[in-house]
Amino acid sequence: MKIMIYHSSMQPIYEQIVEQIKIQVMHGELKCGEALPSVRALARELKISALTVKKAYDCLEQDGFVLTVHGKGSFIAEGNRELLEEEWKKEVEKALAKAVEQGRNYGMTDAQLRELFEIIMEEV
Amino acid sequence: MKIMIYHSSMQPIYEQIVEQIKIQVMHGELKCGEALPSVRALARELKISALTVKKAYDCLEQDGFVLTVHGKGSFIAEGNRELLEEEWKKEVEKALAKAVEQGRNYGMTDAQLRELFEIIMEEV
Amino acid sequence: MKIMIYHSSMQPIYEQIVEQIKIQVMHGELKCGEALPSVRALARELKISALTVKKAYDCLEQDGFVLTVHGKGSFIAEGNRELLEEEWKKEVEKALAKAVEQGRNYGMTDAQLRELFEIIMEEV
Amino acid sequence: MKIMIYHSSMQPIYEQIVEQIKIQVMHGELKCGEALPSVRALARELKISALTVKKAYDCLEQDGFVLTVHGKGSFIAEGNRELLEEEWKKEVEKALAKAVEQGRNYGMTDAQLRELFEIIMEEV
DNA sequence: GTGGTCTAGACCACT
DNA sequence: GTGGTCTAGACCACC
Repeated sequence: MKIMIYHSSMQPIYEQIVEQIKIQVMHGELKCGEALPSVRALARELKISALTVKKAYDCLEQDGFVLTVHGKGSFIAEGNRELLEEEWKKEVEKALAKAVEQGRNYGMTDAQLRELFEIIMEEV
Repeated sequence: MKIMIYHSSMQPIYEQIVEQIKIQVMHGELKCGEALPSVRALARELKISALTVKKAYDCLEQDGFVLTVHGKGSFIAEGNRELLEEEWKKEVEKALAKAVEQGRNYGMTDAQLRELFEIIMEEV
Repeated sequence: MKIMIYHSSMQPIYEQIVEQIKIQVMHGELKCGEALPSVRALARELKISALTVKKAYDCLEQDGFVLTVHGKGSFIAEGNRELLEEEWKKEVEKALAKAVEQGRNYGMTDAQLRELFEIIMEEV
Repeated sequence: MKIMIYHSSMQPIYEQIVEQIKIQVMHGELKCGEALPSVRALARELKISALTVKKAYDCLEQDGFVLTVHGKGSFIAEGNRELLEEEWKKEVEKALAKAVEQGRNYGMTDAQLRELFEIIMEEV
């Protein structure tokens, strides 16, 4: 499993881990039932504290994406892709709505917003 | 000057103040040279710590939107609307780009993104 | 606020704190909006690590019983008594059902179970 | 011998084994002197580690319900039914007492507790 | 002052 | 080996 940590980011390390694992589940790179690296192994690999990894796994379990079995390890939970899709769709919607609201606050016309959106669609 | 503080928001109070003052400058409700309330007066009005208001004014001054004259008070700086416009445009662009990137990560097609964008343009 | 910690208990310290605070909310000893002791203060008082107290407060916030405001402290959340009542009722029901099931497994008759229950009702 | 393991249960696997063997002794499905499956055989059957089965048998032996003879295997010990009955009775009593205490903590009246108990007696 | 995050160890129970 | 909990420090951002 590939996880990239940016220590300089303002985003907490444990959130970075949570997010990247969620993305990998969405993309099918991590499949249901598959084992995650052990807390200690991932901590060693990323050169961070085991507690930080554990906090990430706890978040994932709390959200129902991961199932942790004492003494055995942590595993991708069953059938969460629909849930994840819904969650993600709402986030995209929220992000777009926030951007549009900001643009309106700043005084942009609808035409300007649409133009900017199209430019971004091509660039990104 | 009207400032609304949401203590329950995740956004720091000082940022809420900075943002609302910037919006009021953009909308022309605050004009160049106009005096801002004193740090202590605004703190009393909003029932928050004077240090928090001071931090907000410091941010505004650092960005060049406000000019503080020792012993006299803080005033809206001259000719910042163009600067502000640029800054804001970049923020909207960044917000839109982030939303689009999230959508792509989640696997949305361009058509789906455009549809969602249009829905939001009409709703917001 | 009175919290009793039993280091010798098998129950984690943070759970002991969570439980006792929930009980005090139920009994009205802690009222909506009331401030909890700061993480560090309670840690000092109970002579445990601040992280342990924080974990307890995190659990309470996650369940919606407490609202934490950055830089200000943690407070009892509004209107959770009905939620708490429901939660608690289910727990009692579960505990009773488990006890009855155990008794049946062991071969006790309904009469024996009722007799035992009455004895306990008078003793406890 | 039939043992059902629930990996998703919060109860340790070795305790699940101990409990189910005790129940089968109580119900007379396992009789005094009868041989238990070998540690390795049961481990293979349940697809768990032999160490886990060993721990379960150790617990049973420590409590005096099972007698392990080196090189021959493990056997149900003689005359433990009375002991088992007593132990079980205490467990049921403890479980009931805990439930009643929880109910009292939550503020339930004796009448409410009795009503709930009767409902559960009929349902379970 | 407050909470939010992180570290580098430790001990325990379960597999 | 695994995860679950705990300690005693640290630095940061916010009030």
